[in-house]
Amino acid sequence: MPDKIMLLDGHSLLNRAFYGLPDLTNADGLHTNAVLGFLNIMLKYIEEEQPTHLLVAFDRKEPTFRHLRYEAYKGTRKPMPAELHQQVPLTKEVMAAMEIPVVTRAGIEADDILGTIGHTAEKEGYEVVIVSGDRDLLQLATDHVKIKIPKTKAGGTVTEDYHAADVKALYGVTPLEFIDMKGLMGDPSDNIPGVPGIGEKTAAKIIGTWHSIENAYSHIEEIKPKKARENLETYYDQALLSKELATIRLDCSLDYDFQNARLGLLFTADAYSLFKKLEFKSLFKYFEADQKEENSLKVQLVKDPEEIQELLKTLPSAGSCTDSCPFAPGSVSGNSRTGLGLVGKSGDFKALSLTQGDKCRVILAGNSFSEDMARVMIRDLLMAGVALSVLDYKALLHFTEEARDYETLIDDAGLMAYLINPLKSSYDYDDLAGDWLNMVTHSRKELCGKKAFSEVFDPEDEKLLHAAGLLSYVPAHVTGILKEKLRELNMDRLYEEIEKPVAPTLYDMEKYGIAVQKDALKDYGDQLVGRIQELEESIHKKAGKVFNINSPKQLGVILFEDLKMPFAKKTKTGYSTGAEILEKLAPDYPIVEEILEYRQLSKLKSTYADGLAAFIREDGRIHGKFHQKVTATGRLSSSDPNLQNIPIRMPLGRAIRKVFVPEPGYLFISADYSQIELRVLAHMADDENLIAAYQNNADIHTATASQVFGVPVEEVTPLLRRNAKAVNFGIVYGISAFGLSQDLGITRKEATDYIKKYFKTYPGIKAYLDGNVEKARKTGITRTLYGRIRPIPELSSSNFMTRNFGERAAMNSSIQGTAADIIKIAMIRVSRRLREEGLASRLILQIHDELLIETKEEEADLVAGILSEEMTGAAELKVPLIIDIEKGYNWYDAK
DNA sequence: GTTCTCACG
DNA sequence: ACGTACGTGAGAACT
Repeated sequence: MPDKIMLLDGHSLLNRAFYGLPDLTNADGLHTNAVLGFLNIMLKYIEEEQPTHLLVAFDRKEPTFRHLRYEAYKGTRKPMPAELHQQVPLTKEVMAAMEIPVVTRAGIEADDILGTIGHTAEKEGYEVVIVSGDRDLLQLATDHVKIKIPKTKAGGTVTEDYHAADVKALYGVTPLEFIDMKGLMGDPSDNIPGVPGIGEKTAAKIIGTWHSIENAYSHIEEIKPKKARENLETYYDQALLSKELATIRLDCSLDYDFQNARLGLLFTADAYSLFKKLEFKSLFKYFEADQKEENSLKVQLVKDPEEIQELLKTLPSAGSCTDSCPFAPGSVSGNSRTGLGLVGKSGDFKALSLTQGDKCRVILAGNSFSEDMARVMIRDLLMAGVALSVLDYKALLHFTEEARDYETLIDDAGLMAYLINPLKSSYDYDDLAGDWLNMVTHSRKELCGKKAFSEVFDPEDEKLLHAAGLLSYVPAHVTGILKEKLRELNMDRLYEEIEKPVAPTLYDMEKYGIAVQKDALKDYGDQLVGRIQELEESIHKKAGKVFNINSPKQLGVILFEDLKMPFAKKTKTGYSTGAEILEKLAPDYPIVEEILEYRQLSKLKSTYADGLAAFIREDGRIHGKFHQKVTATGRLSSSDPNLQNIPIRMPLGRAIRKVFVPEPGYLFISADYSQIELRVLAHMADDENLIAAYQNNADIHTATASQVFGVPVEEVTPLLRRNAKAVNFGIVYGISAFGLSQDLGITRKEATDYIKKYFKTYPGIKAYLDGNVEKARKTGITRTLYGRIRPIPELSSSNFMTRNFGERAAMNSSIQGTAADIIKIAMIRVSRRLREEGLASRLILQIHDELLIETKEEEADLVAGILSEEMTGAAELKVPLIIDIEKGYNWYDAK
């Protein structure tokens, strides 16, 4: 096997990676997406090609000699966005750490470096692989020089490999002739003028026939298209110059010996610490285990009966603790806390993880340590006043409900980390370890894949034992740091008074669940099936063929090709067939009407009828989950199933709410805030006009219409009111003329006019929204009334679209977030009242601005009063908070 | 695993 | 000229 050298085109690959990956940043705000993408491509190709040598070539900034020879050099090349520009030196740093040579030469283009080294290596008998996103490099292909071009295609990267023969096959010219082709075609992106009027097709034909520009010129009379002939004649000199510009040099004097580029270890200690800084977690797997700090953590496995007994004796237990006890509340401070973690859930308990100071133990479940013993142990610790830190308080409550009585002793590190940065996708032990302890660990995902930790847990497996230890070690050590950070950010009260106390309320909601009439749900589904089949038949008949209506791809072809409907296009993969487009077509095409109905029904069937049925438990109830660490704004989210998106807008969908029922002897009370977001906005913006409207208890959309459109309240037509309502929504979303025009089906100009009038009517709103964006631009974050932050990194983007999005998010976040804070306060207050007054009623759902309570019939009036008091009293704003209350024996009626 | 579509506030 | 409303989760199709 000959040696094989792989040459990377640095800028070209970075560019590819930058536009192929979403904008990633590390904790310091460093943009890293291009570097990561570059590394992924590089590693993939190392794996694929198994080169013995590897190096990267970069351009220098200065224009290079090839371009200087073209006088009209004007630099039409777009400047690199700042986010990408930053990543060039970073990439070089990474290359240095991985001991991969970076070759740059003043005045020499990367192409020429690649060409020269490739050519030299080939002469010395190497196999050569050149990797670039740029097709210009194809001229370098030979039988021993392969060009690899990565393309981002529908998610993954697809690679095109070219030897000389492949170039010939694709373009009909040899790699060298490819240069002449380019001399004719030109390349605007590379400032190569070419010959006007000659494009790829003509160039390929001319060079395919005469093989070079010079030879073609000597046969100038024979050149076919008249225009090409004339232009070649006129621009012959420019063609030759273009050819020269397009020619990659094979003979630069580089003074570089590529023997030095022998592939080494790559995953060095330096690379490791750099990746850690850049948060390239997906690359950690390439490093040897002994480079990860987690191995310096000693996890003690406690499994023998005697050991367990002994440990239990040494732990502080209820009543045993005196002032001198090392775990007394007073002595727990700073970073040293007791961490607690669980492997497995109630009913499937595998081990308990306990960290005190640096001592980390994993106590294995078994005969001498049962689930109940674990519960007793936790209770004893709490009763002894030991402050416990966990990753997820709600999960702890699912294991021992008793822990709710010791809320002041418990800290939830996950919640704290979420408040500090709500944009992360996960707050697991590995995330916190990396973000706050500077540790790299094997992630839960890496170890378990999609399975639960308890399923794969094996105490004999060192990695798994470590992970179990980290479940308590991480919260124990991160809590002090996070507490301090929360104080710094002024969010300690938000944590103590809102975020942490809401967790037990969510636990209750998950525990109680909501009863669903299984049979009625089944009937509902069956009723849908009948109609769905009718529609399916009719649609297939009208289309003239049988196809899958649920496939946007097939549907698009049927509608826009077979049936030739207008308004086609959109999306990269095919035609857009969203409801928006279909509704435009519906009046003219009965089949579209049916497709829309079919879509609606099959959604109801699959997601709701069948989907919900799958979640009904033995107790006849659905116990959905509520997540507290998901949204960017501070809202809750719901899953398994999502109980926050049960249909209500359309009558048929709404009917499904009839199957949600209270248990016998109970009824539902629902209470929803009236326009809480607009009221929050009125308060925060301190806009006189809007505040006055609310204080007068006006119909806000009518009042807005009257003021914006300048008509008396009595003369506000339903249409005007509808328009005003849309504007009000738009304001909350971070208004844009385009969005509003889409929503109302009006022109952008009209929408702009509405917005202008709106801001004239409510100048305080305009000032507030602008100020919000301005502040966010300066600080990088937005804040709610209660101090909750949301970082908006998009605001510093150089991309117009991205930055625009950031501006809208900045306008929306403090409004949506403040509303979310208020509802959380209301939830805490309502559930506290229910508990304190010893009522059997319970809060079972939250749908962003609505609370659903399952109340005992005889408590109904009392509970309605509590809801009213606590929800309207949750915040003291400059405008009243109003709620609407409904009662019913199913969710449909209680709304 | 990603894309499209659609359910909710 | 760009190509969009803000915030979520789920199912089906397709890669």
